[in-house]
Amino acid sequence: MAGRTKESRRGREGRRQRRVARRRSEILAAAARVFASQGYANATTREIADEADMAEGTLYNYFDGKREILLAIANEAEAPMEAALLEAGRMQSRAEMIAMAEKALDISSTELPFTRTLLTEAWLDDDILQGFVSVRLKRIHQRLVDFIEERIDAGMFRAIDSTLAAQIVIGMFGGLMLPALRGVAPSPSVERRHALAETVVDLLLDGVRAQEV
Amino acid sequence: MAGRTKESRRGREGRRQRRVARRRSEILAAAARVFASQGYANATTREIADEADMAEGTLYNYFDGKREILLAIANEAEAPMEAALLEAGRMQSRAEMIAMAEKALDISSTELPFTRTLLTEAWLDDDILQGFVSVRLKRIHQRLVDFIEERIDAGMFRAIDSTLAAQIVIGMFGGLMLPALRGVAPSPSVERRHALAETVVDLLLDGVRAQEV
Amino acid sequence: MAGRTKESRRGREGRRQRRVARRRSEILAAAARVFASQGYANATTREIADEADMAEGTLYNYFDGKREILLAIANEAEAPMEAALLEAGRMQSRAEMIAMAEKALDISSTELPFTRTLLTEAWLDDDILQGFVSVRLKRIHQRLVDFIEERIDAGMFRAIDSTLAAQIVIGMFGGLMLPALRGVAPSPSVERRHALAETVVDLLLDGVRAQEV
Amino acid sequence: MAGRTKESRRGREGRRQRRVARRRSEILAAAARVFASQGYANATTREIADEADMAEGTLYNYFDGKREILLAIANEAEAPMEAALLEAGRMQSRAEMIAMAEKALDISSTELPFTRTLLTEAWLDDDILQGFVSVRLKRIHQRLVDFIEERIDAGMFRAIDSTLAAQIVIGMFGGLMLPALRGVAPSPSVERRHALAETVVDLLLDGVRAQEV
DNA sequence: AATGAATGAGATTTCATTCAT
DNA sequence: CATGAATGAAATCTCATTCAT
Repeated sequence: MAGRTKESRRGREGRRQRRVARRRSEILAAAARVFASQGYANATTREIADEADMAEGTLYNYFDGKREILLAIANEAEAPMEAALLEAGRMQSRAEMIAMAEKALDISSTELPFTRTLLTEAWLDDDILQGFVSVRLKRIHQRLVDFIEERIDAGMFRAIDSTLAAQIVIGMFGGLMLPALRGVAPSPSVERRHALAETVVDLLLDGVRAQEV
Repeated sequence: MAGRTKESRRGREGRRQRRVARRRSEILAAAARVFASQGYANATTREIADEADMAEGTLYNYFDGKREILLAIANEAEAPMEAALLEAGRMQSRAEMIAMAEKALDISSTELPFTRTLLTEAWLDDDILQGFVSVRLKRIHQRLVDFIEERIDAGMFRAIDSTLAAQIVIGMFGGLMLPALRGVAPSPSVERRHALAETVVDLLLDGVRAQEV
Repeated sequence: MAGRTKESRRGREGRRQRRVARRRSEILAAAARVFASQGYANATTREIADEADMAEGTLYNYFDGKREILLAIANEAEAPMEAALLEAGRMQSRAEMIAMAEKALDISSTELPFTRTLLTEAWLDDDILQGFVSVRLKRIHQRLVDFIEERIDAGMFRAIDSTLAAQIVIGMFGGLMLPALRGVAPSPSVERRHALAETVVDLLLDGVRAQEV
Repeated sequence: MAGRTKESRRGREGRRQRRVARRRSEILAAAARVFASQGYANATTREIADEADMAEGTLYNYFDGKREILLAIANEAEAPMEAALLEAGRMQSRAEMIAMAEKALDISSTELPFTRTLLTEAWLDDDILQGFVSVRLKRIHQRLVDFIEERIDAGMFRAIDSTLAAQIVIGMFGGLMLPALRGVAPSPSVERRHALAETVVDLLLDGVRAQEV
């Protein structure tokens, strides 16, 4: 009997937690869309609530305020480029690098508002910058530096400034994703992504110069 | 008599116009600094007026409002990359390309707030501003495409997707300027700029791969 | 059958009424503590519910709202001074008066939040004032007036303005209880209360002036 | 010339300061009236602004917020009882004490809302209490203690507990002023004040007990 | 009968803009 | 022209109350 009561309590509590988690996610997704389209400062809690289809007050049952919603987005968002690089390991072939580049270029359309919001706000807001760019981007940058230096040591890459090169590589990817992140172009299709990845890897490996035979 | 009056009028009028122009510039510079440090939406007219060392009301004698100040900044700002490319002509040698890259990387510290403001605000969907940036960036992009295609045709460059390549090149430069634009690093010195330019041009021309002899 | 049903109904009904009464008391006590510490306007129903260890909604099964809880407190609260005076009868000796004063100064720590809440809100809220002060204090005042006039008639007291004197006497007691009511001092101990009572009665009877022998 | 300019500047600046001071006073007076009638917590900035006959925003040109208005009131308000006691000196005769009591009982009708507001809020708000009661009332209390002890030493007063006595005296005055402070009775007229002062002083000096001849 | 999430009216505060001086 | 006080619309956030479970 006691056991049954306990179980049902656990069951109810678990359901409650799941409902709360779901609600928080709904709010974050709605907020990310609103922030993405007009920026954090221009967005109103009213708009967020409307987008999430609930009353303004309800937001405050799940978050302490507008700012905390933004910070929660910063923690929630995934960095596909980072994930891609983490498994980068010691791939060698052009094909392997292309596969990795493809992954790095993949931002699902649900994640896009989150990423866009973060990029926008990290630009101005030092808290976001610290939690997002200064941590995440630095990790990506460092991984790229390691990647490049290993290959320089192995005689595969020329002896270039690895720090600068890593920065430039990040920029190359940024340049490709910009239109999608900006919201002016749709997320590239799988095929398109493959083409982009091929181009960026080839450019990176051999540059634009016609190879002298 | 009439002549003198006319002349003095013209003289007075010219002085007045110059004073007005000077005042507008002061306001724009002050506003750009404020916008650059906290974004357009967070900036207050009070802060702009303080930064420009005048009363709030005075702003309205020169601009129709906060918004118009932002738009004026958009018109005033120069795009060094664009300027650099305009004279890009048909340079051929690595040295010439490096010189051009150096110019593209040059943003004077006075211009920096303007550029930073524009990048920040253009990122958000803003009909008017988007016009400026997309027009400008598109012009740069197009010029890069032409530049690349010319060289492909001339057999100097490999046959690559010129549109994508141009996008990537813009990204490369962006990656290098980002820290300065973000405000976390000082504008690079002349020497540093030369080093950056060399690296980016070499990478662009020959890639990272060790050249097989 | 019918009888049994009736009886069991009455029994059940009685249990129910007692449970309801108990619940209402719990709520009132909790609310009085909360009101006493931060005032009616600053207190939230959430806090009251927490203090009473129940959900917010439950409050509304027993009271029509926050306001009604306050009004119920006003009716529930006892006035020790009033009680003391009611039995004041026609005591004569100094010892008897001291005993009465002691009773008047006695506010149990459970009653204290109620009294404190009432004093706070009656000060501002005319409804509370009417139900509490204007009725209860007036009763106390009147009783004091009677008490004094009887003794004036009996030649025991000097011929003073009985109305004013009563008002002053109430003030004297108020002055003594203020620190405890304010919450800055603990309720006085039995011994302390006796000392206070002696002082106030002596002062009241003979004043501060050294008695000329 | 320079002098004239300087003077006119000083003149203008002085005028400005006076205007600001006047405006602040207007706001404080309006706020004190509103707070006095319904308490700080129930008062809205809208009501204060209406009472002061200005827009809500204007309040914020002179005070940082609602709370700061309350604190400013606490600093502005005068304590007539304190002032009276300060010059209490070593008065001896009954007549002198009555004169002092009269002063202590004098609260002009402009000051009344301030005092009432303070008493209300000091009861709940520890900041106000510190600035007002704990400082001001303690000063008054201490002065009364000194006053009483001097006279006990001089053999004029009986040997009573001076601390308690002082507390009781404050209560006596409080009891007399309560109706006016509560707002249920008008401020007493000069004549009435004299009668009150006589009664309280006589009671204090000789008590209620008929003097044995 | 108990719960507590949802609600939305209303409070405080900010700030671009106006306008009398 | 310059000034800066006044304005009030709009934004964020609170909380008493309701109601589905």
